[in-house]
Amino acid sequence: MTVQARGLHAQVLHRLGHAITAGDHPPGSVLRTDELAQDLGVSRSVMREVVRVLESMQLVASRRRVGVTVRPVEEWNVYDPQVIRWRLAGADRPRQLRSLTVLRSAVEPVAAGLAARHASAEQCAELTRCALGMVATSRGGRLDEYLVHDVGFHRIVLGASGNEMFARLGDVVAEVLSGRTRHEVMFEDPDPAAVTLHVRVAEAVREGDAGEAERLTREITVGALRELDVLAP
Amino acid sequence: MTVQARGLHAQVLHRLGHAITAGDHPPGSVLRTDELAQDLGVSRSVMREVVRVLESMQLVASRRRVGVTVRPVEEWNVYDPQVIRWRLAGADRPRQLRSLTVLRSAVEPVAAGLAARHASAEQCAELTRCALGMVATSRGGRLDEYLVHDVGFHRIVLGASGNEMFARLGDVVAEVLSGRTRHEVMFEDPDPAAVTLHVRVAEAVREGDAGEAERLTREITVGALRELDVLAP
DNA sequence: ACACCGCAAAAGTCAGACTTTTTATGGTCC
DNA sequence: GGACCATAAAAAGTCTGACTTTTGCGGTGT
Repeated sequence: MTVQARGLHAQVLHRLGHAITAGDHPPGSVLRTDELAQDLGVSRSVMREVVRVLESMQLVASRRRVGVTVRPVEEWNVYDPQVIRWRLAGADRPRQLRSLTVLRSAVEPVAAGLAARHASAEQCAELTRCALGMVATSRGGRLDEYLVHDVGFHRIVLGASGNEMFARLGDVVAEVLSGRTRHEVMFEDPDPAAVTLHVRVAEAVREGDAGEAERLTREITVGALRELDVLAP
Repeated sequence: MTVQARGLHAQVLHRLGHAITAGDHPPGSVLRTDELAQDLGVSRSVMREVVRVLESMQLVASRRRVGVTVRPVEEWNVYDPQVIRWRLAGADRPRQLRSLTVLRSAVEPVAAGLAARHASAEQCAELTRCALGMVATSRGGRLDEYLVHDVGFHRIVLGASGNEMFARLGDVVAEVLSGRTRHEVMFEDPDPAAVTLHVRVAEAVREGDAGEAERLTREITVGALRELDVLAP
Protein backbone atom coordinates (compact mmCIF):
# COMPACT_ATOMS: atom_id res chain seq x y z
CA MET A 1 0.00 0.00 0.00
CA THR A 2 2.31 2.74 1.19
CA VAL A 3 5.94 2.97 0.29
CA GLN A 4 8.07 2.11 3.29
CA ALA A 5 11.48 2.37 1.70
CA ARG A 6 12.97 4.29 4.65
CA GLY A 7 15.76 3.01 6.82
CA LEU A 8 16.03 -0.36 8.42
CA HIS A 9 14.96 0.96 11.78
CA ALA A 10 11.68 2.30 10.43
CA GLN A 11 10.93 -0.92 8.60
CA VAL A 12 11.56 -3.14 11.59
CA LEU A 13 9.70 -0.79 13.92
CA HIS A 14 6.73 -0.79 11.63
CA ARG A 15 6.74 -4.53 11.27
CA LEU A 16 7.03 -5.30 14.97
CA GLY A 17 4.68 -2.54 16.07
CA HIS A 18 2.10 -3.66 13.57
CA ALA A 19 2.43 -7.26 14.69
CA ILE A 20 2.01 -6.40 18.36
CA THR A 21 -0.96 -4.09 17.90
CA ALA A 22 -2.53 -6.63 15.59
CA GLY A 23 -2.49 -9.22 18.34
CA ASP A 24 0.31 -11.52 17.27
CA HIS A 25 2.45 -11.53 20.40
CA PRO A 26 -0.54 -11.14 22.74
CA PRO A 27 -0.04 -9.30 26.04
CA GLY A 28 2.21 -11.24 28.35
CA SER A 29 4.23 -12.72 25.51
CA VAL A 30 7.94 -12.58 26.09
CA LEU A 31 10.29 -11.79 23.24
CA ARG A 32 14.05 -11.75 23.23
CA THR A 33 15.89 -8.94 21.54
CA ASP A 34 18.63 -11.14 20.11
CA GLU A 35 16.19 -13.66 18.78
CA LEU A 36 14.07 -10.97 17.15
CA ALA A 37 17.15 -9.44 15.58
CA GLN A 38 18.11 -12.77 14.10
CA ASP A 39 14.58 -13.56 12.92
CA LEU A 40 14.22 -10.23 11.19
CA GLY A 41 17.74 -10.27 9.87
CA VAL A 42 19.03 -7.09 11.48
CA SER A 43 21.76 -6.29 13.91
CA ARG A 44 21.13 -6.04 17.62
CA SER A 45 21.75 -2.30 17.53
CA VAL A 46 18.79 -1.78 15.25
CA MET A 47 16.60 -4.15 17.19
CA ARG A 48 17.50 -2.53 20.48
CA GLU A 49 16.56 0.88 19.15
CA VAL A 50 13.25 -0.49 17.93
CA VAL A 51 12.53 -2.06 21.30
CA ARG A 52 13.32 1.20 23.04
CA VAL A 53 10.81 3.03 20.86
CA LEU A 54 8.13 0.40 21.44
CA GLU A 55 8.90 0.72 25.12
CA SER A 56 8.31 4.46 25.00
CA MET A 57 4.95 3.73 23.39
CA GLN A 58 4.21 1.47 26.36
CA LEU A 59 3.64 -1.41 23.99
CA VAL A 60 6.31 -3.49 25.68
CA ALA A 61 8.39 -3.51 28.82
CA SER A 62 11.98 -4.65 28.80
CA ARG A 63 13.38 -6.33 31.88
CA ARG A 64 16.73 -7.92 32.51
CA ARG A 65 16.96 -11.66 32.64
CA VAL A 66 13.35 -11.82 31.48
CA GLY A 67 13.15 -10.27 28.05
CA VAL A 68 10.76 -7.93 26.28
CA THR A 69 7.23 -8.39 27.56
CA VAL A 70 4.19 -7.25 25.63
CA ARG A 71 2.07 -5.04 27.87
CA PRO A 72 -1.74 -5.21 28.15
CA VAL A 73 -3.70 -3.00 25.79
CA GLU A 74 -4.90 -0.73 28.59
CA GLU A 75 -1.35 0.48 29.10
CA TRP A 76 -0.53 1.36 25.51
CA ASN A 77 -0.06 4.98 24.52
CA VAL A 78 -3.23 4.99 22.49
CA TYR A 79 -2.76 8.64 21.59
CA ASP A 80 0.49 7.99 19.78
CA PRO A 81 -0.30 8.66 16.10
CA GLN A 82 1.84 5.72 15.10
CA VAL A 83 -0.02 3.38 17.40
CA ILE A 84 -3.32 4.74 16.13
CA ARG A 85 -2.28 4.12 12.55
CA TRP A 86 -1.22 0.57 13.31
CA ARG A 87 -4.45 -0.20 15.08
CA LEU A 88 -6.52 1.36 12.33
CA ALA A 89 -4.74 -0.89 9.87
CA GLY A 90 -5.18 -4.00 11.97
CA ALA A 91 -7.79 -6.29 13.41
CA ASP A 92 -9.32 -3.98 15.99
CA ARG A 93 -9.92 -1.24 13.48
CA PRO A 94 -13.64 -1.07 14.36
CA ARG A 95 -12.88 -0.70 18.05
CA GLN A 96 -10.30 1.99 17.39
CA LEU A 97 -12.63 3.79 15.03
CA ARG A 98 -15.32 3.92 17.66
CA SER A 99 -12.94 5.16 20.32
CA LEU A 100 -11.77 7.92 18.07
CA THR A 101 -15.25 8.93 17.03
CA VAL A 102 -16.36 9.16 20.63
CA LEU A 103 -13.30 11.24 21.34
CA ARG A 104 -14.21 13.49 18.45
CA SER A 105 -17.72 13.85 19.82
CA ALA A 106 -16.27 15.14 23.04
CA VAL A 107 -13.56 17.38 21.67
CA GLU A 108 -14.82 18.90 18.45
CA PRO A 109 -17.84 20.73 19.85
CA VAL A 110 -15.74 22.38 22.53
CA ALA A 111 -13.07 23.15 19.96
CA ALA A 112 -15.66 24.77 17.71
CA GLY A 113 -16.87 26.91 20.59
CA LEU A 114 -13.35 28.08 21.26
CA ALA A 115 -12.75 28.64 17.56
CA ALA A 116 -15.72 30.99 17.48
CA ARG A 117 -13.92 33.11 20.06
CA HIS A 118 -10.38 32.86 18.78
CA ALA A 119 -10.45 32.28 15.04
CA SER A 120 -8.57 34.85 12.97
CA ALA A 121 -10.09 36.42 9.90
CA GLU A 122 -7.87 34.22 7.80
CA GLN A 123 -9.03 31.09 9.55
CA CYS A 124 -12.65 32.13 9.15
CA ALA A 125 -12.12 32.62 5.46
CA GLU A 126 -10.40 29.27 5.10
CA LEU A 127 -13.18 27.62 7.04
CA THR A 128 -15.84 29.11 4.82
CA ARG A 129 -13.89 28.07 1.75
CA CYS A 130 -13.82 24.47 2.99
CA ALA A 131 -17.53 24.50 3.81
CA LEU A 132 -18.38 25.84 0.38
CA GLY A 133 -16.05 23.29 -1.15
CA MET A 134 -17.99 20.58 0.62
CA VAL A 135 -21.23 21.92 -0.78
CA ALA A 136 -19.80 22.11 -4.27
CA THR A 137 -18.56 18.51 -4.24
CA SER A 138 -21.37 16.91 -2.26
CA ARG A 139 -23.15 15.54 -5.28
CA GLY A 140 -22.12 13.43 -8.20
CA GLY A 141 -19.79 10.94 -6.55
CA ARG A 142 -16.93 13.37 -6.10
CA LEU A 143 -16.06 11.74 -2.79
CA ASP A 144 -12.33 12.33 -2.96
CA GLU A 145 -12.68 16.04 -3.49
CA TYR A 146 -15.33 16.20 -0.79
CA LEU A 147 -13.00 14.45 1.63
CA VAL A 148 -10.27 17.03 1.13
CA HIS A 149 -12.60 19.83 2.12
CA ASP A 150 -14.11 17.86 4.97
CA VAL A 151 -10.70 17.11 6.45
CA GLY A 152 -9.61 20.70 5.95
CA PHE A 153 -12.70 21.95 7.70
CA HIS A 154 -12.21 19.92 10.84
CA ARG A 155 -8.51 20.54 10.89
CA ILE A 156 -9.08 24.28 10.83
CA VAL A 157 -11.68 24.18 13.56
CA LEU A 158 -9.32 22.21 15.79
CA GLY A 159 -6.46 24.52 14.97
CA ALA A 160 -8.44 27.71 15.45
CA SER A 161 -9.48 26.57 18.92
CA GLY A 162 -6.12 27.85 20.09
CA ASN A 163 -5.56 24.71 22.14
CA GLU A 164 -2.46 22.82 21.09
CA MET A 165 -3.87 19.50 22.25
CA PHE A 166 -7.00 19.92 20.20
CA ALA A 167 -4.94 21.00 17.23
CA ARG A 168 -2.88 17.82 17.40
CA LEU A 169 -6.03 15.77 16.89
CA GLY A 170 -6.26 17.09 13.36
CA ASP A 171 -4.26 14.20 11.97
CA VAL A 172 -6.37 11.69 13.82
CA VAL A 173 -9.61 13.16 12.54
CA ALA A 174 -8.17 13.17 9.05
CA GLU A 175 -7.37 9.50 9.44
CA VAL A 176 -10.89 8.71 10.60
CA LEU A 177 -12.58 10.69 7.87
CA SER A 178 -10.47 9.37 5.04
CA GLY A 179 -10.86 5.89 6.45
CA ARG A 180 -14.59 6.29 6.22
CA THR A 181 -14.34 7.22 2.58
CA ARG A 182 -11.86 4.54 1.64
CA HIS A 183 -12.70 1.46 3.68
CA GLU A 184 -16.20 1.92 4.98
CA VAL A 185 -19.40 1.87 3.04
CA MET A 186 -19.54 5.24 1.37
CA PHE A 187 -21.09 4.57 -1.97
CA GLU A 188 -23.60 7.39 -1.91
CA ASP A 189 -23.05 11.09 -1.72
CA PRO A 190 -22.67 12.50 1.80
CA ASP A 191 -25.74 13.37 3.82
CA PRO A 192 -26.99 16.82 2.70
CA ALA A 193 -27.98 17.66 6.26
CA ALA A 194 -24.41 17.13 7.42
CA VAL A 195 -23.13 19.39 4.68
CA THR A 196 -25.52 22.11 5.72
CA LEU A 197 -24.40 21.77 9.33
CA HIS A 198 -20.81 22.39 8.30
CA VAL A 199 -21.80 25.54 6.47
CA ARG A 200 -23.69 26.74 9.51
CA VAL A 201 -20.76 26.01 11.80
CA ALA A 202 -18.58 28.14 9.56
CA GLU A 203 -21.13 30.93 9.83
CA ALA A 204 -21.37 30.64 13.61
CA VAL A 205 -17.59 30.75 13.97
CA ARG A 206 -17.40 33.75 11.66
CA GLU A 207 -20.01 35.53 13.75
CA GLY A 208 -18.29 34.59 16.98
CA ASP A 209 -21.31 32.68 18.25
CA ALA A 210 -19.59 30.11 20.43
CA GLY A 211 -22.74 28.48 21.76
CA GLU A 212 -24.18 27.97 18.30
CA ALA A 213 -20.89 26.67 16.90
CA GLU A 214 -20.65 24.17 19.71
CA ARG A 215 -24.26 23.07 19.37
CA LEU A 216 -24.03 22.60 15.62
CA THR A 217 -20.76 20.72 15.84
CA ARG A 218 -22.30 18.47 18.42
CA GLU A 219 -24.98 17.65 15.89
CA ILE A 220 -22.29 16.74 13.39
CA THR A 221 -20.53 14.41 15.78
CA VAL A 222 -23.81 12.85 16.87
CA GLY A 223 -24.37 12.11 13.23
CA ALA A 224 -20.94 10.52 12.97
CA LEU A 225 -21.70 8.33 15.98
CA ARG A 226 -25.05 7.30 14.55
CA GLU A 227 -23.40 6.48 11.26
CA LEU A 228 -20.98 4.25 13.12
CA ASP A 229 -23.82 2.49 14.93
CA VAL A 230 -25.43 1.69 11.61
CA LEU A 231 -22.26 0.25 10.12
CA ALA A 232 -20.86 -1.59 13.14
CA PRO A 233 -22.75 -3.82 15.54
CA MET B 1 12.67 15.43 43.57
CA THR B 2 11.90 12.00 42.23
CA VAL B 3 14.33 9.13 42.33
CA GLN B 4 15.71 8.52 38.87
CA ALA B 5 18.19 5.80 39.70
CA ARG B 6 17.19 3.69 36.70
CA GLY B 7 19.44 2.81 33.81
CA LEU B 8 21.65 5.12 31.85
CA HIS B 9 19.20 5.29 28.99
CA ALA B 10 16.39 6.55 31.21
CA GLN B 11 18.58 9.15 32.82
CA VAL B 12 19.89 10.55 29.56
CA LEU B 13 16.44 10.45 27.97
CA HIS B 14 15.01 12.34 30.89
CA ARG B 15 17.74 14.91 30.84
CA LEU B 16 17.62 15.60 27.12
CA GLY B 17 13.85 15.43 26.88
CA HIS B 18 13.51 17.80 29.77
CA ALA B 19 16.01 20.20 28.25
CA ILE B 20 14.27 20.25 24.89
CA THR B 21 10.76 20.69 26.25
CA ALA B 22 12.06 23.37 28.59
CA GLY B 23 13.27 25.42 25.67
CA ASP B 24 17.02 24.94 25.83
CA HIS B 25 17.71 23.73 22.31
CA PRO B 26 14.91 25.80 20.77
CA PRO B 27 13.17 24.49 17.64
CA GLY B 28 15.51 24.48 14.69
CA SER B 29 18.57 23.78 16.81
CA VAL B 30 20.79 21.12 15.41
CA LEU B 31 22.45 18.62 17.71
CA ARG B 32 24.95 15.95 16.85
CA THR B 33 24.59 12.50 18.35
CA ASP B 34 28.29 11.95 18.89
CA GLU B 35 28.76 15.32 20.48
CA LEU B 36 25.82 14.79 22.80
CA ALA B 37 27.15 11.40 23.77
CA GLN B 38 30.48 12.90 24.67
CA ASP B 39 28.97 15.83 26.54
CA LEU B 40 26.75 13.61 28.62
CA GLY B 41 29.44 11.01 29.08
CA VAL B 42 27.69 8.03 27.54
CA SER B 43 28.37 5.77 24.62
CA ARG B 44 26.88 6.38 21.21
CA SER B 45 24.66 3.32 21.56
CA VAL B 46 22.86 4.85 24.49
CA MET B 47 22.64 8.23 22.87
CA ARG B 48 21.33 6.78 19.64
CA GLU B 49 18.58 4.93 21.48
CA VAL B 50 17.65 8.12 23.29
CA VAL B 51 17.50 10.07 20.05
CA ARG B 52 15.32 7.38 18.51
CA VAL B 53 12.86 7.68 21.37
CA LEU B 54 12.81 11.47 21.17
CA GLU B 55 12.24 11.07 17.48
CA SER B 56 9.22 8.86 18.09
CA MET B 57 7.86 11.59 20.36
CA GLN B 58 8.30 13.99 17.44
CA LEU B 59 10.51 16.18 19.57
CA VAL B 60 13.37 15.89 17.11
CA ALA B 61 14.01 14.73 13.57
CA SER B 62 17.22 12.98 12.63
CA ARG B 63 18.64 13.43 9.15
CA ARG B 64 21.84 12.25 7.60
CA ARG B 65 24.59 14.72 7.05
CA VAL B 66 22.57 17.29 9.04
CA GLY B 67 22.16 16.01 12.56
CA VAL B 68 19.34 15.89 15.03
CA THR B 69 17.01 18.84 14.57
CA VAL B 70 14.62 20.02 17.26
CA ARG B 71 11.12 20.20 15.81
CA PRO B 72 8.64 23.03 16.41
CA VAL B 73 6.32 22.64 19.36
CA GLU B 74 3.27 22.19 17.16
CA GLU B 75 4.66 18.88 15.97
CA TRP B 76 5.41 17.34 19.34
CA ASN B 77 3.40 14.37 20.55
CA VAL B 78 1.74 16.42 23.26
CA TYR B 79 -0.31 13.44 24.40
CA ASP B 80 2.73 11.41 25.31
CA PRO B 81 2.60 11.13 29.12
CA GLN B 82 6.33 11.57 29.29
CA VAL B 83 6.22 14.77 27.27
CA ILE B 84 3.36 16.03 29.40
CA ARG B 85 5.32 15.37 32.56
CA TRP B 86 8.37 17.16 31.22
CA ARG B 87 6.34 20.18 30.19
CA LEU B 88 4.52 20.28 33.49
CA ALA B 89 7.86 20.35 35.22
CA GLY B 90 9.28 23.03 32.96
CA ALA B 91 8.84 26.62 31.99
CA ASP B 92 5.58 26.36 30.09
CA ARG B 93 3.83 24.63 32.92
CA PRO B 94 1.01 27.20 32.96
CA ARG B 95 0.40 26.79 29.26
CA GLN B 96 0.36 23.02 29.55
CA LEU B 97 -1.90 23.17 32.57
CA ARG B 98 -4.39 25.26 30.67
CA SER B 99 -4.33 22.95 27.64
CA LEU B 100 -4.98 19.98 29.85
CA THR B 101 -7.76 21.66 31.78
CA VAL B 102 -9.50 22.63 28.56
CA LEU B 103 -9.09 19.06 27.36
CA ARG B 104 -10.64 17.87 30.60
CA SER B 105 -13.55 20.26 30.13
CA ALA B 106 -14.25 18.62 26.80
CA VAL B 107 -13.71 15.00 27.72
CA GLU B 108 -14.88 14.53 31.28
CA PRO B 109 -18.52 15.53 30.82
CA VAL B 110 -18.90 13.16 27.90
CA ALA B 111 -17.09 10.47 29.84
CA ALA B 112 -19.43 10.95 32.78
CA GLY B 113 -22.43 10.61 30.49
CA LEU B 114 -21.07 7.35 29.13
CA ALA B 115 -20.21 6.18 32.63
CA ALA B 116 -23.83 6.64 33.64
CA ARG B 117 -24.74 4.14 30.94
CA HIS B 118 -21.92 1.65 31.30
CA ALA B 119 -20.67 1.73 34.89
CA SER B 120 -20.76 -1.59 36.70
CA ALA B 121 -22.19 -1.91 40.19
CA GLU B 122 -18.66 -2.17 41.47
CA GLN B 123 -17.60 1.03 39.74
CA CYS B 124 -20.64 2.84 41.09
CA ALA B 125 -19.77 1.73 44.60
CA GLU B 126 -16.18 2.82 44.20
CA LEU B 127 -17.30 6.14 42.80
CA THR B 128 -19.62 6.76 45.73
CA ARG B 129 -16.87 5.81 48.13
CA CYS B 130 -14.55 8.39 46.55
CA ALA B 131 -17.24 11.08 46.63
CA LEU B 132 -17.93 10.41 50.29
CA GLY B 133 -14.23 10.38 50.97
CA MET B 134 -14.00 13.82 49.43
CA VAL B 135 -16.78 15.04 51.68
CA ALA B 136 -15.13 13.54 54.74
CA THR B 137 -11.76 15.18 54.04
CA SER B 138 -12.96 18.48 52.63
CA ARG B 139 -12.47 20.40 55.85
CA GLY B 140 -9.63 20.86 58.20
CA GLY B 141 -6.69 21.11 55.82
CA ARG B 142 -6.61 17.42 54.95
CA LEU B 143 -5.64 18.27 51.40
CA ASP B 144 -3.53 15.20 50.73
CA GLU B 145 -6.28 12.81 51.70
CA TYR B 146 -8.80 14.85 49.74
CA LEU B 147 -6.57 14.65 46.69
CA VAL B 148 -6.46 10.88 46.77
CA HIS B 149 -10.23 10.67 46.64
CA ASP B 150 -10.51 13.39 44.04
CA VAL B 151 -8.06 11.65 41.73
CA GLY B 152 -9.76 8.32 42.32
CA PHE B 153 -13.13 9.82 41.47
CA HIS B 154 -12.10 11.22 38.13
CA ARG B 155 -10.09 8.15 37.26
CA ILE B 156 -13.09 5.93 37.84
CA VAL B 157 -15.40 8.12 35.79
CA LEU B 158 -12.95 8.05 32.90
CA GLY B 159 -12.48 4.32 33.24
CA ALA B 160 -16.19 3.55 33.55
CA SER B 161 -16.88 5.42 30.34
CA GLY B 162 -15.83 2.29 28.55
CA ASN B 163 -13.72 4.28 26.14
CA GLU B 164 -10.07 3.29 26.22
CA MET B 165 -8.91 6.73 25.10
CA PHE B 166 -10.83 8.44 27.86
CA ALA B 167 -9.51 5.92 30.35
CA ARG B 168 -5.94 6.72 29.38
CA LEU B 169 -6.44 10.32 30.42
CA GLY B 170 -6.73 9.20 34.01
CA ASP B 171 -3.02 9.66 34.60
CA VAL B 172 -3.06 13.11 33.05
CA VAL B 173 -5.96 14.25 35.19
CA ALA B 174 -4.19 12.87 38.24
CA GLU B 175 -1.15 14.90 37.31
CA VAL B 176 -3.21 18.07 36.93
CA LEU B 177 -5.09 17.61 40.18
CA SER B 178 -2.08 16.76 42.27
CA GLY B 179 -0.19 19.60 40.67
CA ARG B 180 -2.92 21.95 41.77
CA THR B 181 -2.57 20.77 45.35
CA ARG B 182 1.21 20.81 45.38
CA HIS B 183 2.35 23.74 43.32
CA GLU B 184 -0.60 26.05 42.93
CA VAL B 185 -2.25 28.12 45.55
CA MET B 186 -4.34 25.72 47.53
CA PHE B 187 -4.13 26.94 51.06
CA GLU B 188 -7.79 26.76 51.87
CA ASP B 189 -10.09 23.79 51.93
CA PRO B 190 -11.66 22.90 48.59
CA ASP B 191 -14.80 24.66 47.44
CA PRO B 192 -17.80 23.03 49.16
CA ALA B 193 -19.89 23.51 46.04
CA ALA B 194 -17.42 21.44 44.02
CA VAL B 195 -17.53 18.69 46.60
CA THR B 196 -21.30 18.60 46.42
CA LEU B 197 -21.15 18.40 42.65
CA HIS B 198 -18.95 15.33 42.85
CA VAL B 199 -21.44 13.65 45.16
CA ARG B 200 -24.27 14.45 42.80
CA VAL B 201 -22.32 13.10 39.82
CA ALA B 202 -21.85 9.85 41.68
CA GLU B 203 -25.60 9.75 42.29
CA ALA B 204 -26.42 10.49 38.67
CA VAL B 205 -24.08 7.78 37.45
CA ARG B 206 -25.55 5.31 39.92
CA GLU B 207 -29.04 6.13 38.72
CA GLY B 208 -27.99 5.90 35.09
CA ASP B 209 -28.94 9.50 34.38
CA ALA B 210 -26.47 10.28 31.61
CA GLY B 211 -27.73 13.77 30.91
CA GLU B 212 -27.50 14.82 34.52
CA ALA B 213 -24.07 13.25 34.98
CA GLU B 214 -22.78 15.11 31.96
CA ARG B 215 -24.33 18.41 33.03
CA LEU B 216 -22.97 18.20 36.56
CA THR B 217 -19.52 17.21 35.39
CA ARG B 218 -19.55 20.13 33.02
CA GLU B 219 -20.15 22.35 36.02
CA ILE B 220 -17.14 20.82 37.72
CA THR B 221 -14.88 21.44 34.75
CA VAL B 222 -16.20 24.96 34.31
CA GLY B 223 -15.20 25.52 37.90
CA ALA B 224 -11.73 24.18 37.17
CA LEU B 225 -11.38 26.53 34.23
CA ARG B 226 -12.56 29.49 36.28
CA GLU B 227 -10.10 28.57 39.00
CA LEU B 228 -7.36 28.60 36.41
CA ASP B 229 -8.41 32.01 35.16
CA VAL B 230 -8.13 33.36 38.66
CA LEU B 231 -4.66 31.97 39.20
CA ALA B 232 -3.14 32.55 35.77
CA PRO B 233 -3.33 35.68 33.62
C1' DA C 1 24.17 31.80 -14.07
C1' DC C 2 23.76 26.99 -14.17
C1' DA C 3 24.86 22.27 -14.26
C1' DC C 4 27.87 18.85 -12.75
C1' DC C 5 31.11 16.40 -9.74
C1' DG C 6 33.43 14.98 -5.80
C1' DC C 7 34.45 15.55 -0.94
C1' DA C 8 33.43 15.24 3.69
C1' DA C 9 30.25 15.16 7.57
C1' DA C 10 26.92 13.00 9.95
C1' DA C 11 23.69 9.37 10.69
C1' DG C 12 23.00 4.43 9.91
C1' DT C 13 24.47 -0.33 10.35
C1' DC C 14 27.12 -4.15 11.95
C1' DA C 15 29.96 -7.15 15.02
C1' DG C 16 32.03 -8.50 19.27
C1' DA C 17 33.33 -8.12 23.96
C1' DC C 18 32.24 -7.08 28.43
C1' DT C 19 29.08 -5.69 32.66
C1' DT C 20 25.04 -5.81 35.47
C1' DT C 21 20.89 -7.30 37.13
C1' DT C 22 17.72 -10.75 38.14
C1' DT C 23 15.88 -15.20 38.22
C1' DA C 24 16.15 -19.95 38.87
C1' DT C 25 18.52 -23.77 40.59
C1' DG C 26 20.38 -26.63 43.77
C1' DG C 27 22.32 -27.74 47.93
C1' DT C 28 22.60 -27.31 52.98
C1' DC C 29 20.86 -27.02 57.41
C1' DC C 30 17.28 -27.14 60.71
C1' DG D 1 9.90 -31.33 54.13
C1' DG D 2 10.62 -26.51 54.17
C1' DA D 3 13.30 -22.38 54.61
C1' DC D 4 17.39 -20.14 53.43
C1' DC D 5 21.53 -18.88 51.07
C1' DA D 6 25.13 -19.28 47.51
C1' DT D 7 25.97 -19.95 42.90
C1' DA D 8 25.29 -20.04 37.98
C1' DA D 9 23.13 -18.71 33.95
C1' DA D 10 20.28 -15.85 31.00
C1' DA D 11 19.06 -11.76 29.15
C1' DA D 12 19.33 -6.89 28.82
C1' DG D 13 22.56 -3.04 29.20
C1' DT D 14 26.81 -0.73 27.91
C1' DC D 15 31.00 0.28 25.36
C1' DT D 16 34.01 0.41 21.34
C1' DG D 17 35.61 0.44 16.72
C1' DA D 18 34.99 -0.27 12.00
C1' DC D 19 32.45 0.22 7.96
C1' DT D 20 28.39 2.01 4.76
C1' DT D 21 25.18 5.29 3.00
C1' DT D 22 23.19 9.44 2.28
C1' DT D 23 23.42 14.25 1.36
C1' DG D 24 24.63 19.17 1.76
C1' DC D 25 28.13 22.10 0.12
C1' DG D 26 31.77 24.04 -2.35
C1' DG D 27 34.39 24.08 -6.34
C1' DT D 28 34.90 23.61 -11.25
C1' DG D 29 33.91 24.20 -15.71
C1' DT D 30 30.99 25.72 -19.49
